[in-house]
Amino acid sequence: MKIGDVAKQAGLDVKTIRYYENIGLVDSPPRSENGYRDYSDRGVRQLTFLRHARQFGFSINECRELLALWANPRHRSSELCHLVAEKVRDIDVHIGELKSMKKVLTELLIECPNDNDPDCAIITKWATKSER
Amino acid sequence: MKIGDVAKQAGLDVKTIRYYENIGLVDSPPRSENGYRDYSDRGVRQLTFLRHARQFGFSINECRELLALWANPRHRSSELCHLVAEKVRDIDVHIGELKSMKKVLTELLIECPNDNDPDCAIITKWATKSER
DNA sequence: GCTTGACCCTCTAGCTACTGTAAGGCGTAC
DNA sequence: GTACGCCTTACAGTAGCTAGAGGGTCAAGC
Repeated sequence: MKIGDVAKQAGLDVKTIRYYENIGLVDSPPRSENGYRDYSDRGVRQLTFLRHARQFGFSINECRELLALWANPRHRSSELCHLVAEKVRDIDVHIGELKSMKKVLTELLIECPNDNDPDCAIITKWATKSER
Repeated sequence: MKIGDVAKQAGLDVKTIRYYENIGLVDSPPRSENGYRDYSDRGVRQLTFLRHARQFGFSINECRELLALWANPRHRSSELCHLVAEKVRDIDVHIGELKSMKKVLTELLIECPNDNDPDCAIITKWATKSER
């Protein structure tokens, strides 16, 4: 299968697939006579797996770990579950940060006159050292 | 005031301050005889403002807009409020995305045996085309 | 007078995860 | 034969810093 078809199947951009190959994230597929990449089913599955992992917030380096487990027929389910559980915790932390950002900004908006005057709580508060 | 002191006051790294100057985000301060940057109170306030804006998720380019308003004595409070309100909406969208990621991952964890077996819902699901 | 250490300076390269562009070759349909 | 889409490589650019090289400045202590 050629790279364009793989891209459609896996839901990735052609450029992205070549990039993943370049950085050694996925195996280089064999080439046909004309030099085109010729993907096996396994290659397509690998890239599809990758798309999902990236979509769920795993970094390229985390994906390397995931792919290593994926490729190892003796991997244990708990290893993968562990990595996924960790990612869920990361996401929770991130959500918490965003929520507190939102809270502070919302409070500022309430204090602000929101009119034609130049006076603005945001301007004055942010220009001084305070934490909010 | 020298850059190191400014860094402490504004809560930024020395390197970051020089970087902001390099990309034209903040004004270049005058230099003392020995070539050191010599910051005015206004410069310190500008950088402190920036730290807050960055902390609350405004991109460098958004910060350019914010700083332009900040520097303009005839700015209207509503202009700044508008940008902040927009940012709050961005944050909300981001939180929503993270929550849906978390949901899918959590459901996968429940389905997974989490034991010593190589069978794993994550492995098989992610290697196929489906959206989850 | 000399050393030490904490500052300051510029410049370059690296990070993540792509995306865009240039310049060209291949494959097929009209 | 030519138009068009797909394929190839290679290099540059994006955001927002961060690290490092290689050097200058300044004040204190011996």
